[in-house]
Order: sequence, then structure tokens, then C-alpha cells
Amino acid sequence: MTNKNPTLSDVARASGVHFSTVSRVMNPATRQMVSAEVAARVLAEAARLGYRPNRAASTLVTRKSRIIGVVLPDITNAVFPPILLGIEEGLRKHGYLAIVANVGADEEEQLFVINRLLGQQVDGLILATARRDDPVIKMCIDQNVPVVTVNRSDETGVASCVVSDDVVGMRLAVEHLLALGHRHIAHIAGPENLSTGHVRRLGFLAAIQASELDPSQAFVFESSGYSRECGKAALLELLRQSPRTTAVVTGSDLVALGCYDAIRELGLSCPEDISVVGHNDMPYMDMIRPPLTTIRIRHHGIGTEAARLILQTIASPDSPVLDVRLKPELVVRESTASPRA
DNA sequence: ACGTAGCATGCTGGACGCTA
DNA sequence: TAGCGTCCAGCATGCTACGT
Repeated sequence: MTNKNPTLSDVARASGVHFSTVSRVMNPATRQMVSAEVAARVLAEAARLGYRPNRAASTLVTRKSRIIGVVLPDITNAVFPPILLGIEEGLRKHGYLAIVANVGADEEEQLFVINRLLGQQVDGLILATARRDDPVIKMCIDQNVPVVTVNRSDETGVASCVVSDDVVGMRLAVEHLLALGHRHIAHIAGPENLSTGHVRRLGFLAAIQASELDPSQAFVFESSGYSRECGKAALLELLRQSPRTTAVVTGSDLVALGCYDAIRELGLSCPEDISVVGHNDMPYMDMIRPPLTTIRIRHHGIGTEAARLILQTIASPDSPVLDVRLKPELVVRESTASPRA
């Protein structure tokens, strides 16, 4: 066979030692079992031959690949890159690598991708695709696959999750609008089958109830998704049903961008006619016109925390299921202002 | 034409033996 | 006793050889 990658045995032959010795040298944890002189010789030969340990082979034996599968629902959504950065940073510190797969909301597709990842012997999964009662997560738990959900949670409590504290986030948004003098505030909620959609809706209603506002003045409209198109359609319909609305709190920045589209189409302006609050603080939300007031989620921190949790779950499979909620913050820019007198 | 057994792959990790 | 070699089981899977 030509162009065959050098193996442990090739390095052993070139170094004049047994392949077990090479194996010990290549593993930093066992290198001290070999004299410094031999270790240096083996490392030099390995480098000369361009030897790379065959991870597929070592995974066969150790049943550990040191690879974590990360499943995203929409890689084009700018929320996910910073989360991914945090995950990769957290994993790499411990010698782990992430394989990223993008799947839609389709359950069959998710199952296909997850089974492929498990077939690759990933040591665990970080899922950003979770629904509130997610059969895919249940399947993983039933098969003893370490799982952590990120950004969204499965509410059955079978898997640890790392999310932003959406109740706090919505309270910050509503209090900001109340302080500006808004009395007709609406919420464009995300899909109810996602924890972000559900919890942000509850957070919005709780914040309204905690205020002196008459709850009947608050209006909730469910958007069919977290896209710009959905946001535009939602605000157009919302204003048709609730024309007195002067401020809208959205479930995501993309939905807020769709609101900008709707406002423009109606010949209105933001924030003079309608104030808009986003959610997530995706990159470049300060660059758009008007710069978006939003709830900043600690994406990178969510990622590093998810990495920490999955490694902890792998190391101690019986460790308790954790629900980690990171505190968001309000970022006031120019898409919110006092309502017209 | 089948079914079955054995082997090869590349590596780890442990038990044990040998040598200086 | 340190430093190494030897041997073996085990892992998933495809391939080959053999027997029925």
C-alpha cells in the first residue's frame, strides 16, 4: 500500500525500540516510564516520519474519543458562533475537541445526525436544539450518552442545561420600557415548544404583573420562529390586533430586525412610533440603524459553562443534573425612547 | 450458495519477565 | 530497582478461507 500513514510500529522500528515504548512516549501521562534519552529519540523519529497517533485506533481500546458533538439548530444565527467559541475554548483546555453539526428542527434529521455522531464515538453531546419535552434528549439519556443542553433547556429535567436567566432578562426589558413611560407593551414570543419561547413569555407576563400596569394592556403574540421574516410578519399582525402598542419586546434580535422591516413597511419609525427591544445582543446589533436596545446574553460564558458541565458529566455520570442560569444585562441603545405624548 | 471462523487493522494498558 | 521488552485481551469491522 502506498502513501500509508506511519504507524506506531514504524516509529518503533525507526527508533530501535518496541512499539509499546513508543506508545508510552506518545502519551504525556506515561512518558515518565521511559528514559529521557529514549523518549527524545522516539519523539524525534515520530516528528521525522510525520507520525500522528491514530485516534480511531486508540478510541477502539479506550472507548474515549475526546471529541464532543455539538448540535446547532441554525448555524446562520449569529447567536451561536460566540457560544461555540466558548464551548471549544472550554473543551480544548482539557484536550477535547468539538465536532459541530447543524440540523434544522426536524426530529428525524436530528436523530440521524446524533446517531452519526454517536457512531463516531463522541464522548458526549452538547445540544442547542432542545425542545421543552425532547424525545431526542430522552433517547440519549436512555442510552447513557452524556448530554448537556445549551441556550435552551429540556424541561423534563433529565439533562443538565446552561441558559440565560430569561425571567430576569424580560424583567429588565419591561422595567426599561415602563421607566420610559410606555403603557402599551407587547411581546413577540418565540415558539411555545422551545424553552426560550416559553420562559421569556412567562418572564414578560411576570414583569407586567409585578408592575402597576393593567395586565390587559400587555399583549403577547407568538411568532412562528426566530427569524427576521417571522418577526416582520408577527409585528404586522400584532399591530393589526393591538394598534395602541407603543413598545415591543421580542424573543430574539433576529425577530427585532424583522420588526424594523415591518415598521419601515408601515411608514412608521423606530423608536419615535414604536420602541423595540431585542434579545441576545448578537454581534453588530450596535451597527444597525437604529442601534438595537437588547438583552445581552453571556454567550461565551454559556459556552464555557456547557463545556465544563459536559466534561463533569463524562467524568461523573452519576453527578446531579444541573440547571445553570447566567444573568443577562440590559444594553440600552437607540431603538427605545419615550412614547409620543 | 451459504454460514461461520479466523485474521488483520492500530492502538492501549496491564501483567509479567529480563537485564544492567 | 529502573527501564525496557513481551505477551495478551480487547475494540469494530471488513475480508478471506474453509466447511457444509
